[in-house]
Amino acid sequence: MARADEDEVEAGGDAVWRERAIERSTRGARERAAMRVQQFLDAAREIISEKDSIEFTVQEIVDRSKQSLRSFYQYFDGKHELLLALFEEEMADTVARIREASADGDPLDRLEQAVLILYDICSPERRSSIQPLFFEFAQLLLISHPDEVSRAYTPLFEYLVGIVDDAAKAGFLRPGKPRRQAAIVLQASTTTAGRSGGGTHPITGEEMWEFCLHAIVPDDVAAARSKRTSRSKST
Amino acid sequence: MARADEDEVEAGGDAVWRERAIERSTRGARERAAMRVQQFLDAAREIISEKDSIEFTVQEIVDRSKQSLRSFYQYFDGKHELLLALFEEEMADTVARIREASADGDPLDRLEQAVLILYDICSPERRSSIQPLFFEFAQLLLISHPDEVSRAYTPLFEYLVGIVDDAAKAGFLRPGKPRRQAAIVLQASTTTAGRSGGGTHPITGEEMWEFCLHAIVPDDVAAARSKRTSRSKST
DNA sequence: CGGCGACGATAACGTAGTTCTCGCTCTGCG
DNA sequence: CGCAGAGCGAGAACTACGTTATCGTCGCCG
Repeated sequence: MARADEDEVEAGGDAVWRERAIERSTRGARERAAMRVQQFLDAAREIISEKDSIEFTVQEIVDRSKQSLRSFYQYFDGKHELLLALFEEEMADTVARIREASADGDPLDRLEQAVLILYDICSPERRSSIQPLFFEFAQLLLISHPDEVSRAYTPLFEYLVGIVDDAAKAGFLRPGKPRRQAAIVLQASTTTAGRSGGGTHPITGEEMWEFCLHAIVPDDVAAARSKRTSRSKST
Repeated sequence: MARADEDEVEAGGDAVWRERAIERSTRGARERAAMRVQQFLDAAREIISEKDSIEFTVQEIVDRSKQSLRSFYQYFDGKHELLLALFEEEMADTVARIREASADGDPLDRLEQAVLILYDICSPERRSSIQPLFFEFAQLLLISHPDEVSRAYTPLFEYLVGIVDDAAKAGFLRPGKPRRQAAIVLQASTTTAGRSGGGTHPITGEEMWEFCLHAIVPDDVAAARSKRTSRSKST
């Protein structure tokens, strides 16, 4: 985390020690700065958790973090940057969580876990996760800052690509481009649910997974899988 | 459109003429009110078209419509109600458009047209339609006013259910509940695209359709369809 | 120890949504 | 035809929020 921009050295090697000197002289400040940024982020997370809403004000963040507006705008270009930072943190956590949950099993098992978790996180109703609405609010950011959000999705996307690649290598998939298939599964899994008309209850994660499964694997593979679920879930 | 609430008559039949009398006496005012509302809506649509953005102010609407703020808040509970009204109008247009485009062909052809149009409308990039961003902004409304938006989706949903029902009757679909399948196809088709990481270009409507197709129909049906596309598109 | 950069508190500004006030007009009705 | 009252137009005012600027202070480094 510290010393992240040392590689900006371009020409002379003498720039190295100069950078290092500057680095050492400003290390304390940088650490303090990082701590302050983190305090802002933590305060924001707390408030979002408490209100179960992202409709907070910058002022609330500032009050909670025992800092000042001045500092806030010194570290963030504005509210949207704070949100983006939160979203990236949350994305890292999410990827880690999915990694963990989808560690074992064949590629389709792993993909299933990923889809279930993702869809669950994006559902407005579910409260299984602690911060359920970062993805919900990602929809907002996606409109105002599409590029940044897309970039933030990259690690998750690449992880899914890895799984789908494995599935393709194992011959589970219909012929096609794995990256495209991963992209479309990701897209489908991260839709805020609860769309369709009145009486219908929202689509569940399991339904979404069934949908994606059949979309990307041939019938015989899917049939073999669903038959297997009757028995235990060994290796 | 006029005389929509006559059916509130409950007890005596004599309420009919009274209602009718009141109706006639207030018809003029009601027509004027309807016209004013429509002027607001038209102005909003114009401005949204021009700016290609839904970031307009109430004041702009008022100026354009040659009316006053006072009137605006007399007819709408706030900006969100205007947006909701616009969205419902747009939804009606969209359903009509999809109805037209998906009139002919077997149920899967019709569903394909519906998905392509829907996905196209929801894509931020496409400019094929005149008002491309009502669905984009529906995502926003979906978070702040989920119930109303869900209700607004109902006619579209029911139309899709009709198509999917036909497909089920024709034996094209995997066994399952048509309403659920329609709901999930709708949900997938109305996601704002452009999610996945950096270099990847967004999912196209055709890709989305292929995805949905395989998700709901068995392989042999899909194979028969894709073979058929080589030839012409007769009945 | 002196300067300097960072920080905290707070006021101020711009914008947007919403409400209020006032005066006029136009409709409905006797 | 004339009156009463509701509805409406114009615009100011109010509120909330994001953002920026000012100024005094404190701590660190030389």
